[in-house]
Amino acid sequence: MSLDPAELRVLDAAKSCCERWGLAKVTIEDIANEAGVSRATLYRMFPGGKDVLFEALRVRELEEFFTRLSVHLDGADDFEDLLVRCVMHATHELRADQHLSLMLASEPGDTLGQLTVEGLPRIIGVATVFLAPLVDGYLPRAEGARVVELLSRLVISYFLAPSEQVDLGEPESARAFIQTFILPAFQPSLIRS
Amino acid sequence: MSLDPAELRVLDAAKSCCERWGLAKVTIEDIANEAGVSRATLYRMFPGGKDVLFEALRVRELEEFFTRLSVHLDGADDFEDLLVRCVMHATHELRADQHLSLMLASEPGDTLGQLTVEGLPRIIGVATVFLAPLVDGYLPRAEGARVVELLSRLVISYFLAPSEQVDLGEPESARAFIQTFILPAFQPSLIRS
DNA sequence: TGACGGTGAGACACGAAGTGTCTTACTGTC
DNA sequence: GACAGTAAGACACTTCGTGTCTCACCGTCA
Repeated sequence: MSLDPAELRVLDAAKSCCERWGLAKVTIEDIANEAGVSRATLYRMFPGGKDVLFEALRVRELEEFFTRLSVHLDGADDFEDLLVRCVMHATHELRADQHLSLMLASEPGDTLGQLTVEGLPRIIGVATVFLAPLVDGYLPRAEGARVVELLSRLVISYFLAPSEQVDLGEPESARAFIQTFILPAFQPSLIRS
Repeated sequence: MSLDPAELRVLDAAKSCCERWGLAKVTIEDIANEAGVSRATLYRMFPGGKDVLFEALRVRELEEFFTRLSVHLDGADDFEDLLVRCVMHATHELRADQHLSLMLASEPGDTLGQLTVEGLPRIIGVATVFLAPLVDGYLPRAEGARVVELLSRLVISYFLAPSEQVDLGEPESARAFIQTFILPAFQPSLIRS
């Protein structure tokens, strides 16, 4: 994708400026200064300005998120184990994400929007791209996409509003949840591998 | 002075907005919203807008600073002890001031200006007003003002750039410093009380 | 050496946002 | 029922951010 070190600097600058001042208060110039590039260069890299820049930042963050997540999914024993690991480590990642918690604290409206409304389709899209290869061994493509979408929505929901009943960060709780609510729906069509 | 609870709310709002976004990014409207007053009211309270408002905030912070400091100066045994307590507790106050450390971190330029250039005369002024009554017992008024000014400058300097030689937050070090550099200058005219 | 791609710096017009003032209507108090 | 203080919003004015463009500069490669 984008290997240009200057672009990475700009994205890093956008991230840290965003943490310091919030999306609403940041200007293109702030980011350009922080990144040590001129405004002209920034517009050359991200034609469209702030919107495009922050879109790119969200995509990068999302891809990093799933890259980190993938590490924990490698040795999965079976379909159930794969799903349990998915929700568990995704939950851990979310809870450990400092940038996310800063954004949720300082600008809850926009951040929630990105997690639950405008941004959700992209989250599900990226999740599907990253997780499809892993689920493919167990389920037909369309079914896999369905379960990835469902789990994405659930992980986000339980992260934002923790439940008394379920803690998707806990192995036993996550396993029980998957066994009860997810697996039954797909049982008949399961493929062993 | 100003006992109006709404004014206090506005000053508190200015302080917290300032910590969140920095002086440069805050707007009058942000502060009015945070304080729960209308913009019109805010201009009525502080005619002149942002400048006047933040001036008032600095004055309040400064007076609170010296009010807290005064608590530690009551039982001073003698002139030396008074000066030692002054520099020591002032240093402690400065080091413990979260607002100050936030401001120094997020907007070092403006904050340093307030501590060392534009704001210094006021700091010295308020320090003199607060400390003069305590020093009066030992020194003539003019001499007292001189020593208060000198110590103000020194405490700020050692706070901003700690020394290897001297730690004005430590009782022994502060005492040695006062004995070596301050008392000799005033010894001849000392008045016991 | 000269062409070339990429960059910083700055000018520019435009639009958005903040400012400071004012008027109006509302609310609670005496 | 007069009064003081306030919220809300209109208003003109100014500042600031934006997006685009031009130009000068610099290192690279031919």
